[in-house]
Amino acid sequence: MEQKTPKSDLPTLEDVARAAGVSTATVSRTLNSPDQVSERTRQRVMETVRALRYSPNFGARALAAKRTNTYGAVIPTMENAIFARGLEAFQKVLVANGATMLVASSSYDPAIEEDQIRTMIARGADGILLIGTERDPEIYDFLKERHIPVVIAWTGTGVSALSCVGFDNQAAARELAARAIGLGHRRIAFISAYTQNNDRARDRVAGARAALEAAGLDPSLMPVLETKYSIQCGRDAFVELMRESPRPTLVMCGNDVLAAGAVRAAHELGLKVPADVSITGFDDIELATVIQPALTTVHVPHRQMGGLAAEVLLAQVRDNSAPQQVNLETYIVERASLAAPGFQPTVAAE
Amino acid sequence: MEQKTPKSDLPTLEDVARAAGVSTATVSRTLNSPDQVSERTRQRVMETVRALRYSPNFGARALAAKRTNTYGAVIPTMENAIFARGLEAFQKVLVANGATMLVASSSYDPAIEEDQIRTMIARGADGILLIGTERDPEIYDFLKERHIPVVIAWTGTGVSALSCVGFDNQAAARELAARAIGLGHRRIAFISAYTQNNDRARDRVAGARAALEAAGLDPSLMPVLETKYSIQCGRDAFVELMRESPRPTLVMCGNDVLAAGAVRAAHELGLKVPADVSITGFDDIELATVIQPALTTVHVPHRQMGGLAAEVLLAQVRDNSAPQQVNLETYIVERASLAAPGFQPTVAAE
DNA sequence: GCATCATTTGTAAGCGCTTACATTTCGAAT
DNA sequence: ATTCGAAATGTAAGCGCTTACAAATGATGC
Repeated sequence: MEQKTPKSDLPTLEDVARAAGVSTATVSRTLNSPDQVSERTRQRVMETVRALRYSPNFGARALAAKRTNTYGAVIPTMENAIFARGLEAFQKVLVANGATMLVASSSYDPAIEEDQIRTMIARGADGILLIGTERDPEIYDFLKERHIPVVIAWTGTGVSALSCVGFDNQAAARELAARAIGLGHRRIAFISAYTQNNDRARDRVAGARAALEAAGLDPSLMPVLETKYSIQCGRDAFVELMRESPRPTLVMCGNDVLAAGAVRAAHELGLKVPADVSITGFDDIELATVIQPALTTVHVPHRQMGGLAAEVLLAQVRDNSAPQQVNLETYIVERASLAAPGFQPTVAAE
Repeated sequence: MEQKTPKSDLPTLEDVARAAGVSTATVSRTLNSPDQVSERTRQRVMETVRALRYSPNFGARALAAKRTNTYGAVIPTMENAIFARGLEAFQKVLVANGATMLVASSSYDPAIEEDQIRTMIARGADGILLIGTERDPEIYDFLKERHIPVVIAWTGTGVSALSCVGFDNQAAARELAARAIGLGHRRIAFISAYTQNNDRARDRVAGARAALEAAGLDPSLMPVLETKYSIQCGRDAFVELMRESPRPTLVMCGNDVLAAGAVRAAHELGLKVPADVSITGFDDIELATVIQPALTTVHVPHRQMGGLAAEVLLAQVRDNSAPQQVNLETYIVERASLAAPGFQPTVAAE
């Protein structure tokens, strides 16, 4: 029953060699280090390769060369635009370098993540992209033991001895909060993604707290609601926060998706943004520009991060270069959702 | 310089065999078909496997077994929420079945896509997920020749002899257009994604035309603007359409992202939606619910589609089952962006 | 106790490629 | 011409696994 339809016999290196009248070694060299082969031979071999539609067998190559040219990416979810965007960039750089990407998403579950990291290694990934630093130290040992290059993205402060390409979540959030405080906000609330196993989320909350503290306010008074990553959840959280009295004048959100939910909830509650309540996001995804009012948020260079992560990883594998820690710049994008408390827009909000 | 840090020598099958005092064949069997091994031996072997932290070498396995348990997905882009969502589901089902997903995005470029399909095959993908039917017939021959199971998603009418899991883009668009016509719309314009190499986009436009025709209107009078997949592009296209005189009373968009851009453009032009102009989307992504007014659109079961695609593909590979054509249901989600022309909402639109 | 057959295990031949090493070829210098 | 070294090519030994086949073991019925 099985194997009824074997993957019909593809041409092998040997077939090519025979057809071109050379040895398999020469064909292999033509493909892998063309400069070691004479011009004439190379042309003849390449012609044969094309004629036979030859394409090397991945398994055999991996087995013999101990390299797979495959890189793994283990991300929390693909449904989040920011990871999708970063991944796309990561992949592009990989492909441009003749490598392939293996993807797995862990649904924010550490156990699944660990499993998938192991799977990637078993598949012979030459390097791995991980999001955030927070995970069982045992995993890092495992990776180190096997000399697998790793790059950690979305977070600036890396695990020592590992590459990372990220940004300072905390500083960015602090700056945004500081600006809001400068505008006069005192009662600030925060809607965050779950902070467990998520250093990015935690750092953003910590940034807001730090700004409060720096302004002489008590950070422990800031209500923080943790919830899942979805518009609906942002909405629910906002509704809950608005039940407090006195109401916060600013609701900071850990990401733009939650902020979009918050804005929507504000509409539903009949609150004007930013006149009645200000709302801020984080990430600066397209969504931030399309809602009313457009979101004041922190711009994060997701694409750049993904691309750079690939480059750092490739450099480590190919040139055996040392791990690098790259910190990218973020900046605040001022749009319409943050204003001084009680602010009346000059043009009807509508 | 190279290979300075070889991936330290992992234990091999042979190491396990030696440590457990059995032959490599027995270890292999213990791992792959445990029921062929006696209870006692199995336990001893498994223990050794754990003790040595053995994990089989993927390349060797692929080479010997001619199966990789790897499935490729070649999609136009990961940055599109609908594909991301489908992919995530596809992956989940794969992982649940012990398989791994290889991803590549083609940026809607047929040449790149072809390249990536070949790469997937070279990597030994056991099966492949493709989006839409439109591509060089040669690719299909190539795939057939190699007996690689393929599943085509996002499109209902498959290439004969290939599995597909999709829906009827044309019928869905027709239904939506018919409803709008029923509401009194006569001057309808369409903003579409580029239709070249994109049967989904083309079918959606065709659906609108079919509805027009069915209502006794001339479909060739419907202005159709093609553009890229982005909010900004939707916006620009809408602005351009509004220059026409008389203006259309309804702008149908090929997807929600374009529609979001259109809604935004309407705001900027001072047009009320749907009072001055109605706008519809397609896909029903979260974005559709968060903009003002919320989008009337076609709901597409993306997640279900991805999961089903994986199942169909797995069935073909594992049980050698015949290709299946699955057509999923879509339905219209009525929200606020479509109303009769000139409609005055009872509650102030604001 | 022995033949018979099913179950379990071992033997060993590849799978298709890379690469160290050996050999041949070729051009330049003598 | 002859010599020599570099460049080009060939030879063949694995890489770590699966699996057809052979051999051994154990259970069963007579």
